[in-house]
Amino acid sequence: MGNTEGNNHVVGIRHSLAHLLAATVIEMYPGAKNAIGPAIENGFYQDFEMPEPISDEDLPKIEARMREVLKTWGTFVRREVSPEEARQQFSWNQYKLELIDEFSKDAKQLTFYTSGAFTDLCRGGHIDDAKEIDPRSFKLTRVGGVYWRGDEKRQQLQRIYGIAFETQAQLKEYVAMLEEAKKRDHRKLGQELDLFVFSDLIGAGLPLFTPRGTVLRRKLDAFVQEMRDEYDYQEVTIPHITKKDAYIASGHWKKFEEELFRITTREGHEFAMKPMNCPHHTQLYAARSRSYKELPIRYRETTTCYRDEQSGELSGLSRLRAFSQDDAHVFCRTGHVEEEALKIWDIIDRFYGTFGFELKVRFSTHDPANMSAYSGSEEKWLNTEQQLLSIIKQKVGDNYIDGVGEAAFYGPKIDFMAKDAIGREHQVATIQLDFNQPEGFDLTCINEGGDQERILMIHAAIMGSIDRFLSVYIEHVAGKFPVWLAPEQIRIATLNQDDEIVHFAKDIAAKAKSLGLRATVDADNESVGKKIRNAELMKVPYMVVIGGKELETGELMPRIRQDMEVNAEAHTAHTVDELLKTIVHESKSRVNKTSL
RNA sequence: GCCGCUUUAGCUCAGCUGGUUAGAGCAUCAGUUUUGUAAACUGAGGGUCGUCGGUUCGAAUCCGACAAGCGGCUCCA
Repeated sequence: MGNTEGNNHVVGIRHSLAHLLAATVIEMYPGAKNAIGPAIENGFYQDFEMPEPISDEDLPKIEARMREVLKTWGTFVRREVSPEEARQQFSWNQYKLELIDEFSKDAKQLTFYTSGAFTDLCRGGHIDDAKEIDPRSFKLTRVGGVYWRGDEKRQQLQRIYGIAFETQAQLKEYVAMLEEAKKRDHRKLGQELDLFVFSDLIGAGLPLFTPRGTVLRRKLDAFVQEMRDEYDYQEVTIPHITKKDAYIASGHWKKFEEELFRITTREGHEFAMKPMNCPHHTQLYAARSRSYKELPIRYRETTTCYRDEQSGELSGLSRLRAFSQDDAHVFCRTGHVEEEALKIWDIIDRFYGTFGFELKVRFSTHDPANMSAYSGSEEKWLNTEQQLLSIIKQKVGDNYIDGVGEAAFYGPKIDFMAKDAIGREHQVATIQLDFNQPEGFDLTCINEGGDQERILMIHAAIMGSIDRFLSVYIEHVAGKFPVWLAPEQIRIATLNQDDEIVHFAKDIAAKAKSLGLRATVDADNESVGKKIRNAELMKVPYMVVIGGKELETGELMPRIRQDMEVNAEAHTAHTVDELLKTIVHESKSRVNKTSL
C-alpha cells in the first residue's frame, strides 16, 4: 500500500496532466476553451468548449501531442494575481471568467500556475516538476458530453477523460482490470449465457428473461424470502396500476409525476403503472384498525415496478423501465425500529455474505441546505436520523460513509454498497425509515391507552431490484454461477449416438430431474471435444461424458468447472447416485464447492 | 432528456472514395463420420444492409428524421 506522500504525488501527477491536456487541446484546436479539469480516481479529466466536436478517434493524436508538449514543460511556477489581472488574461474564456468572479468573492488574490508555455488559473495541487511524469504512465480513454457546472440547463461541453498512474506498470494493471470488466459485462454474458434479451418491438429498458435467466431470478428471490420467513414476513399481492390519488397521498406525485407511466381509462379516469409498492402496502395495513398488539406487521412482495426513465439513462439490467423489487414494508412503532432494522440487516449480511461481497454502509441523510426536496419538518428528520445512526453505530461503529443529501424524500436510509470481485462498488440493499407516508396515509394503531397512535414504516429491499442485483452478480462471478443458481447444473454428453449409451444418458438425466436437479443431455452428432467446449462455454458446473466404459462400470468421471473448490478425489470415478447426491447437497447448501 | 459515436444473417465482423446477383467464421439444417475430455468433413438455407423520407441515372455507402445500442452528463422513490 502506498503511503500518503505517494498518494498525494499521484494526485499531483493527475492534476498536472489535466493542465497538459488543456494546453495541448488549446494548441491543436484553435478556438477551444478549457473549463475545469481536476484529478479524479485513477486519472483526470478536462472540460472544453470545442469549435468542432471531437470524438474518440481524435484521442490518440491528442495523446501523442501531449507527450511532445510534456518535453517542453518543467517546474510549475506559481504566481499570485489580482482578480482584475486574471480577468484580463482570461477575457477570451467565459468559463474562467465565471470562476474568477466566484473565487474573488472570498479571496483578494488568485493564483496562476505556469509550466512550459501554458498558464492556467488554478488553486494548485501539482507536482513540482512536470519532468516527474512518466510519459508512458497515462492514457486518454474517452470523451463525453457534460453540462457546464453539472447543470442541465447550461452549456454543453466536451469532457476528455484520461487515466494516469505513477508508473507504466500500474497503468497496465489498471488497463487489464478494465479489460477484465469488459469480459464480464453482464450485457455480453446475458446474451452468451442465454439469460435475457431486449426487443425493439417490446421497447427499451424492458428486459425479457429466458428460461435460464428466470431460474436465476427465482432462486435468488427464494433465498431472500426464505430468510424473511424466519422473521415472520407475510407475503402479499397487489395490482400493478393505481389511481393517481395514491401517489398524491404518498407525496410521490409531486416529485415524480413526470416519471410515471400514465394510463387514462375509457371513462377518463387517470391511473398510473406503479413505480413503487409502498402506497399499495399501506392500504393493506389501513384496511382495518390495528391494535398495538398486532405490530410490527411485515409485508413482503417481489413485484415489478415501472418508471418512465430518460432514454439516455437506460443501461443493460442496471437501469430499466420495468424492474422487479424484492420489496418489504414493516409497519411498527418507534420502539420497534431498532429490532426490525437489525433483523433486516441480518438478512442483508447473510445474503451478501453467501456471495462473497464485502459490504460498506452509507448513512443517507437529508441535506439541510435543500429542505425543499424533502417532506416533513427538519426536527423530525433529525430525530429519525438519530434513530438510524444509533443502529449503524451499534453494528459498525464509525465504519460508515456519510451520505448527506442521499436520503429519500420521505426519510433517511441505511444504504449498502457491495464491493465486487474486481474491486468495483455498487449500491445494493437499503433500509429506509419513513415518517412521512404514515402521515400521508394516516396510518395508526390503537395504543395501550386506547388512543390513535401514528406509526412508522420501514422500507427494506435486500437485492433492491432483482434485475440490478443480477447485473452486479453476473459480473461479480463472471457468469460462473454456483451450483445452486446454475440454470443448468449438470450436462450429460454421449460419446456417440449408440442407442444404449443415449438411453443410459437419458436415464441419468431423468434421475437427476427426479431429485430436483436441472440436467440436460447432449446426444448431438458431434465430437466429444466439441461437446465439452460447448458445456465449458455455457459455464455448466458439472459435465459427464457417457461412453462404453461408463455403460459397463456404471461409474462416471465428472468434469468440474474450474472455479469450484474440489477435494483431491473429486476427479475420480463416482457412481451415478454418489454424483447426483453431491450435486443435490450443493444445491441445498448454497456453496460453490463440490463435496466429491 | 442533452453531447458524441454506432447500427450489414441468430452471434462476431468484412464490404476502399455511391456502380452489375452484399461476403466470411461460428450457429442452424441435411448428408457423411461414431468420436474419450475445449472446435470432425462436405453441402445447403438464411440478409428489402435498424425504420421512414430525401439527394442521385444509380444508395449498405451521401443527407435528414425517428428507433435501438454504446461512452459521458443530468436524474434515480
